[in-house]
Parts: sequence; C-alpha cells; structure tokens
Amino acid sequence: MPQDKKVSLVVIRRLPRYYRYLSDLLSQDIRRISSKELSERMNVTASQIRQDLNCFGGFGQQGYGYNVEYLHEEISKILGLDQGYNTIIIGCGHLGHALANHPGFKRRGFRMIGMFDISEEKVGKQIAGIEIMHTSSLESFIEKNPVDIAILALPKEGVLDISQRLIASGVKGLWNFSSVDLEVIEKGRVAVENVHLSDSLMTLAYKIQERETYKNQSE
Amino acid sequence: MPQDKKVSLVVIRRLPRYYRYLSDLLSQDIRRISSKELSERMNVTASQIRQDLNCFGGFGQQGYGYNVEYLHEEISKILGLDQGYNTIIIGCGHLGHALANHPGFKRRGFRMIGMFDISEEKVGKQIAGIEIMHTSSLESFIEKNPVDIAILALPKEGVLDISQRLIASGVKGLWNFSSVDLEVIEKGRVAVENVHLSDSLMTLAYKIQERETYKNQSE
DNA sequence: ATGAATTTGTTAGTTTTTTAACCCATAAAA
DNA sequence: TTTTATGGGTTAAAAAACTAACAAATTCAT
Repeated sequence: MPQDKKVSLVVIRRLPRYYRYLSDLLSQDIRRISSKELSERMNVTASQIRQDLNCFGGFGQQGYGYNVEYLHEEISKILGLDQGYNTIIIGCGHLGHALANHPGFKRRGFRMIGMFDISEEKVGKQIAGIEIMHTSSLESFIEKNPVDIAILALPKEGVLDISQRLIASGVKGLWNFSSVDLEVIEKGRVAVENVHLSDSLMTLAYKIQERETYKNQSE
Repeated sequence: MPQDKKVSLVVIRRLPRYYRYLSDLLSQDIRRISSKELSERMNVTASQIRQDLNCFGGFGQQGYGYNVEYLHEEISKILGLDQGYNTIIIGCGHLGHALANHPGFKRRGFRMIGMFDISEEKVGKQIAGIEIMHTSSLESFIEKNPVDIAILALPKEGVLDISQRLIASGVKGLWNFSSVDLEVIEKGRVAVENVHLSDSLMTLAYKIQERETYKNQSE
C-alpha cells in the first residue's frame, strides 16, 4: 500500500544508506537478502528495515526475503533518482570545484549544466568541462536552461541574495554548504538540504572527548 | 549539575547549531538572550533549548536569560573546541584540497599538520602551505607528530586499510568522507563521524519530489 | 505432497525525544 | 523598597521512534 501518510525524515535519511548497501550486494552478485542478514551487515535491527520499507510498500516476500535488484530499483524511485536533475553550482572556490568533480553525482542523474562565480577572473575558465559564468547572468541562464537544483558553495554573505534569486527563477532545491540555516529563512518556499561541515567536525570533537573520558572511567 | 548521565547524540548534534547562532549574536554585540528569543530565531521550541543546555548545567539566570558570551564559551568547552586538534588529510584530490582550505577549521582549533596521497606525482607539491607526503610515510610521520584527527578524503577502496593503520598509530578520530560506514567496521575502536555527501543529495532529491506532490495535492 | 524452516508485513509494546506546564529566583519598575 | 514581570530549571505529559512479537505466506528438504 503506497504511502498513506507522510513519512518522517528520519526514515528518509536511512534510505540512501539502504540504497548503498544494496548497490554493494548487486556488485557482489547477491540476488536476494533477508532483513535479518541485511540488518547484521548494516548494524541495525531487522525490525527497523522492515518498518522503513513498509512505509512505501511491501517489497519482500515471506520465506524468501527481498529481491536485491528490485528493491534497489524501488528505493531509487522513492528517492526520485530516476527523475534526473539539472544542477548548477554557485561559487567556484575549492569546494565548488570539488563538488563539480564528485564522481557519484552524474551517475545518479544529477546533470551539471552550469557554474557561476562572482569573480571576474574566474569567469570564462572551465571546471569539469563546464564554463564558469558570472553570477549576474544567473537569471538569463535559467530562463533558457531550466534548473532543478542549485548547489550553494559560496560564502554565507552572498547566500541570502542568491537563494532568493534562485527561488524566484523556479529552482526547486537548494543544496547548501554555507553555514546559514536556509530552511529557517526560506521556510517552505523551496526544498533545502544543508551540509554543515563545521557542525559535523565539532560533533567529531565531542565524540573524541567523550571517548577519552569513557576510557579513563574504565581504568 | 554536570552531566550525570550520557547525553544523547541528537542533543549533541544541536550544540554546534546553538554555537553558530551565539557566534552571530556576539558579532551583533548582543550580550544577553532568552531561550524564547533564541527559539524564535532558530525556529525551535524554547523548551528544547532549555532542556538541551540543562544536560550540561544551568548556564542561565531566571528573569535575565543567558549571557551570550558565557554560553558561547561553555558550549565550545562541551564540544571540546578548546582542546586543539592536530589534523591530517588522507587523499589530496579535489575534496581533500577543498577541506585543507576550509576557513572555519583553523579558527576552531583544528591544526592541519600533514597531507598524504598515494600518487607519486602529487607528493612534494604543496596545498594550503603544507607539503604532500606519500601515504607510505604515514606511520613514521605520526610517530614524530602526534595526530588527533584524520580526514579521510580518499576513494572508498583505500579507506579500510588506511583507517586500520591510523587507529593502530593512535589517531583518535576519523572524519570520513568516503561512502563506507566506518563506524560499523571499526565499532568502538575510534571516534567516527561520517559525511555522506551522496546520501545528503539523495535526501534533497526526495524533498523536491515530496514538495511537488504536496503542491499538486493542494491544487 | 507434506512438514519444517524461513521470513515478511503488521500490530503491540517500549524507549527516546519533544513539548508543555509550573514554581521560584532574579531583574526591572514603581 | 516593594511590586510586577520575566524567564530558567525541572517535572510531567505527549509525540515520535524504535524494538519485539507473531500470524500468514512462502520456500525448501524429504
């Protein structure tokens, strides 16, 4: 039964992980897998896997388990990876450069069709085969080439202005690498996914500290 | 009362965000803030802020609120940002390059002291003022220069081997950008924080899809 | 073909996380 | 100085997330 009510974000965030493990299984030529076996590989409970998948429908078979290829395909549909997304990058610093060259994206249907920067000296150069344009030509570009996703890899000072222009131009999703919480500002007007690298690093610092104190306690 | 029992990771993951907002307040010269006011800025409940902070102690004052500078300082201690961390990067591709140049890290006490790559032609070159060394000299380097954190920015094929060598050398934390779940493999032997960029992008794809269907429904 | 062993979908129970409510200390105002 | 309003800490209630349990469907071995 296909998705009677809104699925919570914690479940959604686990789907890419399932997808990843299923890809691995496929490349090992494993054709079927039970929730129990998968749960051991992933270090989660089998219950959770079954619950998660059943938010979207019954993909398995009693006594058999899940067909790896089928489930892989279904999750890709759920995530919308079969849609294809025209993607641009705003900000061609080191990070924008790295993201443009990230191998995984193209493979999953994210087509890089434009790169933008505010620096005159970068404009005209190429990154990953794409010519850098000046940010001022953002609107005219999007008008000719519909854009689904914009990757924000620019300093946070410029983010607010740019994101408003992007939304006005009809961009559907923002992948934000700057340290502002865009979803708070643009609440509901666009899909936002933040990647707060600094936050993640701070979390690591905490985990290290925690581990040290834990170690000392058990001595 | 200082931390009677283990604080859950969901709370920890919110701390960097509080820290960020407090930094902003400081730069605006705002000296005090109530949980209510902060909750409105951050789009969370005031209850949650008070609960979260009280996991670590009473930093506020009834009738007054929180002293921004003091709270900012305390959170930085909780996260362990006052410790200082010797950090190396493994893998000097585009991503390693970008991370080496990330401005926020040095400011928060993460000292980049070494970069490593397996490619002979990269060895000897400099990134962000640091000379790239060959991965084979990893152990001898760490012996002379104690390393706290290693940033893994190499293809996943090499990650398992490298992480085991890092752990054996006494590295305390791994910041993993490859698409493997290190914490599953190295369970408990080291602090791990994953940044799964592809997962994040897939989540964005889902959010876009969800928003579209939501839009259609309300028409 | 039959029975035992699997293994899912699903429901019920448990734990965790979030939100609300309230008491009392402190600050600001009168 | 007294009064009033503010607002944190804390406890209690509600909601969300997770785990366990089990009937029904299927496979696999004999």
